[in-house]
Amino acid sequence: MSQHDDPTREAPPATQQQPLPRRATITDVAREAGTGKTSISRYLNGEMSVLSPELRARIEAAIARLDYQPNQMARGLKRGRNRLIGMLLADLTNPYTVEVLQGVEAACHALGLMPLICHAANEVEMERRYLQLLTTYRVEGVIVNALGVREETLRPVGGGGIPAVLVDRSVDGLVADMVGLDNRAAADLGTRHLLEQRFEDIWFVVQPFEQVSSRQLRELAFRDAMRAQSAARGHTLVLNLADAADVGRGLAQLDRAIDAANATNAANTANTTSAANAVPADNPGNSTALPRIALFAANAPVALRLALHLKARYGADWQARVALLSIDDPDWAELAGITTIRQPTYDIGYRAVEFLHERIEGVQSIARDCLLPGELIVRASTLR
Amino acid sequence: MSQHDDPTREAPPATQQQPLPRRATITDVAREAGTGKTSISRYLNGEMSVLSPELRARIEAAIARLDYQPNQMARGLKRGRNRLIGMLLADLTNPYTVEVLQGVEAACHALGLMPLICHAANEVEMERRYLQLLTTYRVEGVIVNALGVREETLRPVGGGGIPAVLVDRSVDGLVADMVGLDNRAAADLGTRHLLEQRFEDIWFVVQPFEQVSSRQLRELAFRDAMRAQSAARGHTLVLNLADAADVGRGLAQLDRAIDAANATNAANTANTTSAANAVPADNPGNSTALPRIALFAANAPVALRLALHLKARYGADWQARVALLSIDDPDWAELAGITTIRQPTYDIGYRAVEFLHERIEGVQSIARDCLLPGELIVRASTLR
DNA sequence: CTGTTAGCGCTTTCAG
DNA sequence: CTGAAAGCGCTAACAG
Repeated sequence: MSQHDDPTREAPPATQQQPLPRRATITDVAREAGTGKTSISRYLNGEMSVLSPELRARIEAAIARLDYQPNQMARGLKRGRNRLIGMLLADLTNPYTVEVLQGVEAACHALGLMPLICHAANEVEMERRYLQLLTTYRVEGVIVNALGVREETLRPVGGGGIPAVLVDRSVDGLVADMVGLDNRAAADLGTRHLLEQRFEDIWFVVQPFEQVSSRQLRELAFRDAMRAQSAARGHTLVLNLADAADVGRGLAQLDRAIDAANATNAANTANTTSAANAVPADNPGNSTALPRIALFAANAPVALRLALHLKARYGADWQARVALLSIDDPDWAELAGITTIRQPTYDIGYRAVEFLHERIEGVQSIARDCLLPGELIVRASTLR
Repeated sequence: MSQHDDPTREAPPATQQQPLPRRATITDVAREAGTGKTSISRYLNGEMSVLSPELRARIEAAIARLDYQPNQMARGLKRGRNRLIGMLLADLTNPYTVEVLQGVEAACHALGLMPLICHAANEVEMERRYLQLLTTYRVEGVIVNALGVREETLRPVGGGGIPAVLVDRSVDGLVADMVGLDNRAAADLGTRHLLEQRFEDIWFVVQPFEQVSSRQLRELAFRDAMRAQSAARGHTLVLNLADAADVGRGLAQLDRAIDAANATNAANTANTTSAANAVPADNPGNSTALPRIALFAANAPVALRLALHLKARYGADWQARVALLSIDDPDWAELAGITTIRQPTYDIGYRAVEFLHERIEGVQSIARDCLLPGELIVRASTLR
């Protein structure tokens, strides 16, 4: 808990070459300008109307001469507000996260906030620790892309504690604003597209979703959309990307389904005996050997894992065997030619900050949800 | 410059439902424990040896009861050290950056530092502003993945100002520690590989590099490696990814080269008239129609741009026309099957923090360079 | 319009 | 071993 005492509390004064130009303080400026600290402070805070042009000029000069920059820490200490907000990220490795971050940064910039970015790297323990750290720095609010947090962890935040807004997913038992994708609509959109393309076997592949509301919603919407008709079969496969063995099992299951689908496919189309060497077919304007089985990845990390496996198993031409559709639109999607549902990531981030800002400014209202629509981007992969 | 005065300085006291549980201060704890602030402070700083077990217990209890957490801002103000370091990132969109960040975070965590992450998003102006902001928060040091900064911008940093360490690239005229890829070795490694594979035409494609030392070094090493032999022709193509027109011109030039190479290739191999419909060829154990021209991308963003274009122009089978090798190993490289030179990104980040930490602790030495080796990962793309 | 005076929450002499 | 007191750099009454 308590910090270890560090041996080098001060740099060895003997070796101290450069006089270490101690930053000028408000007192220095006051002296330099021949006035009191108050006036400097007023200048700093833009209370120009209350300063004589003459004094103001002197202050300006003194500040420039000393290259003075107010110490935010000190300001924050006094004011009780430091313009810092925390941004807790579950996984920066996910392009989604980075994109959201861009929106967050833009909004912070516009609102004069400074985001403290914390990356939990998929470790619940990290998440807890960072949250603690953030409160220690007295951030005025937090934006949380929660990992495995249950409500306890976030207790100090939200409700009674500091304002919080959730991104992408909600946390059980925690009441707070939330902004993210309209998951139901997005999953429905994707499923419908697949159905329209007449895929007969559709697998929704998703990471464990007990903890993650967005995944739950997507899976649920998928099942609902499938149930609404009878032309195709729907399945859900849970893939725990952090567990190699589990991934192995899941992929094997998928392989069997794919092989089966292609076997019947081949039978129907006649010829082409086993599952080997179907000519890739640039052949335009037909739909004979095209896959009747489609994979619907709940997000980009899943999609990537699937694509890598399929490529390894079926070679470069894997898309002749299976179609792939994914929520999230990572940069390689275009290259791989897979269909995606792009999230309005930038807006999500921007909106989250706006919500938080309002809360910080004292807005009291019930928790709000902001659900933004996804956009279907059809690529070759799912076209029959 | 000066902040606008915000209307809502305090939340309307009338609506203030919850008593807004003001965080406990050291004074509260002292009172609660029936002792002085000094002892609390001592406890906080781990000076246990100087506290009677009895008092210590009382303090522990009081802290727990009040859920007290020391205010880092206040500590920092007094001590002159706040354990904050700045991390200035040119482009989070580049997977390289995110990977480096992971190393940085790990190291910070290990050293009890808190990184303030700032994302310049490729805007020089942002970079300047963030640097300013960071000094305003009195960070103890900065790690800079510089964008377009020239020395002036970084003046307050490095040399006389706060400690800085550069990542990936150096900045003209700024003396500071630097850690990054061994660019010369990496580019040499890649070029040699291409030469060994008997490519006859090799294009090094790179973003404008006047400002960016790492790009310069890579390009230089490429040319050197090419000059050392005569079997193949080497070219450098500069692609300004931020300028669509420029990209268009560059890609067109590349297209011509590729078509030309494939024309002679076809001629030599006999048959296959124009540049159309060469059968993809899963055909094992031969090397007839394989490309004799290779593209060497200076980094992942360039590689992606190239791959996207090639796919658009030549279809899914573009790799039969051109080989692609890239410095950086983004996650889609495996999927696309392109050869890469992976940077030890995590180590780069980790090392950077270690360097910075030493400087913060007062280590005085000449600026150090830490060049880490890249690793060649050969994939189908460059195999003939 | 301007300066003086108290602190914000914490650390650190310096005396008990 | 323990505590009182003086500030870190800044803001905010409160008087001129």
